[in-house]
Amino acid sequence: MTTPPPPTWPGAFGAEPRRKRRALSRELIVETALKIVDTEGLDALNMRRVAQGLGTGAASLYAHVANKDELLALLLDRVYGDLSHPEPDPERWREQAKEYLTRQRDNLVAHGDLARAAMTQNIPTSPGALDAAETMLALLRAGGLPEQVCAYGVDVISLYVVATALEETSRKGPEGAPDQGQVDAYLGGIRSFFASLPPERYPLITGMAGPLTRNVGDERFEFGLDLLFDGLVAQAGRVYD
Amino acid sequence: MTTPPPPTWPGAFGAEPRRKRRALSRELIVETALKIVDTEGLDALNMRRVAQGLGTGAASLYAHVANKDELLALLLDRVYGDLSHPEPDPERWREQAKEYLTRQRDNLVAHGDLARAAMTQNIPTSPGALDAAETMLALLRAGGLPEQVCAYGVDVISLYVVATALEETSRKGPEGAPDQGQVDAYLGGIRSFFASLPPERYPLITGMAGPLTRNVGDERFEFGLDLLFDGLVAQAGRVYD
DNA sequence: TCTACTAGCGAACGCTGTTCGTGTCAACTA
DNA sequence: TAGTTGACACGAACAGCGTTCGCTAGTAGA
Repeated sequence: MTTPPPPTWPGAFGAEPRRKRRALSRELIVETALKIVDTEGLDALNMRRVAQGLGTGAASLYAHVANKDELLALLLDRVYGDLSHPEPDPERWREQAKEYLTRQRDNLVAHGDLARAAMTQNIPTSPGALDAAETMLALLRAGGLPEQVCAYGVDVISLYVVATALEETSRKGPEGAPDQGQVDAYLGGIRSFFASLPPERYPLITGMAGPLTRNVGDERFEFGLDLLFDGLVAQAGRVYD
Repeated sequence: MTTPPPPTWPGAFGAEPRRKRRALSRELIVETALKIVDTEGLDALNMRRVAQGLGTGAASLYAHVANKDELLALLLDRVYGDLSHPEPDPERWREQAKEYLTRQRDNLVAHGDLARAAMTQNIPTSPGALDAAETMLALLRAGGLPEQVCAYGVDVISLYVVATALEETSRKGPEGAPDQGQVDAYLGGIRSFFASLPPERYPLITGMAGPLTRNVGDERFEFGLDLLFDGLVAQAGRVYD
């Protein structure tokens, strides 16, 4: 039986600057790791590879980073931290939220399949992820939604964004931004697979192979966001003990 | 550059039964692996461990299973296959869908953190997952929703179910079903962490620590489902080229 | 009974995350 | 300026992983 450790964020919220001697530092490690994820994908990220990028050995990293999990958490926080946060305007909170979440997804997609790492850490405890959650809460509250709906809603929404980013990036090789031709080829493969299934068992999947694999710009992503916001507004009247 | 392989499902849809000699078979391997996941968690699942459970060596498994990824896919399909599928009734498609999805989630949760494996295979290609998708499509169509809304919607919904199951199971140790006390302890830890954050930077998170970590039965899960269905109905009028 | 084929399987390969013990340099003290 | 000290760097190794190789052995068909 493993009791989950209390969430902490080492060296944040009043951290002491570490004295450096030979240029190796936590920031440098994160930077190097991010470059590897961007160019070679998450699977290519291992401690030796990062160390090699810094001209040293893997063991040296452990002086600055507890383990690979912490490194991944730092990477995610670094990516989340790249976002600017809108000032909530009750008149147009929905557009603000859509714009913000779209940037959040683009930001994730821009860093290869890093979203896969975000998928496992379901509850945000890093500063960057907390900032994102705070921003979304502010936008939802600006929309006049009740507390509990905002609380539940922010969970569903951030889940959707990360999962969509993951879906987007897993449709291609691990290198850089998703190439439209590659995505089309992948989805085309899925489409013909769906269409080739036995129609007597899967009448709807075979019949709807086209709509199921439709990929027109951000339409799919925006559909999900509109769906979520409409749903949230519809749930606004719900009461909780 | 890695072109994704065309989706196949080895030995399904008209498969030939494999002749067995010493009792080792694909089904036995899947069964043993599932037992390990159930009792020791997904992280404890490795080829040597499965082989040991069958009184043999890891190499023997590769005669029946291409690799670990295929084994995971088989596990998931096995779990999805445990579900019975409702006959869509246009009068109560929503209740049917909620009931079906709840069973689907319970089914996943019952098998430890296997949901984590489901998270990465985003597009269903196994018979069991295809059955689930077909069922959901039928229910949504019974609700009178347009084709494209159903197509996009089934994606979002199955994503939500898997992610929720994952969230549920990752809140505890890897053994068996989630224990209420353990979940409460975990969420209590998160709650005090949220409450202990600097209020000037995170006024909403600190102020809403309670609602954010609320966990009353299936309320959270059902909230998400209601939200999704309300959103789908609201999107019903949308037109696509 | 003999032969051919195939599933079973021990051993090994290359990879991973992580730790240990030692080396080494920078900064403080006298 | 010379000596000391302690934190950092790092090569080497460990334990574990997925997977492959090539031999063994048992069964089905002639």
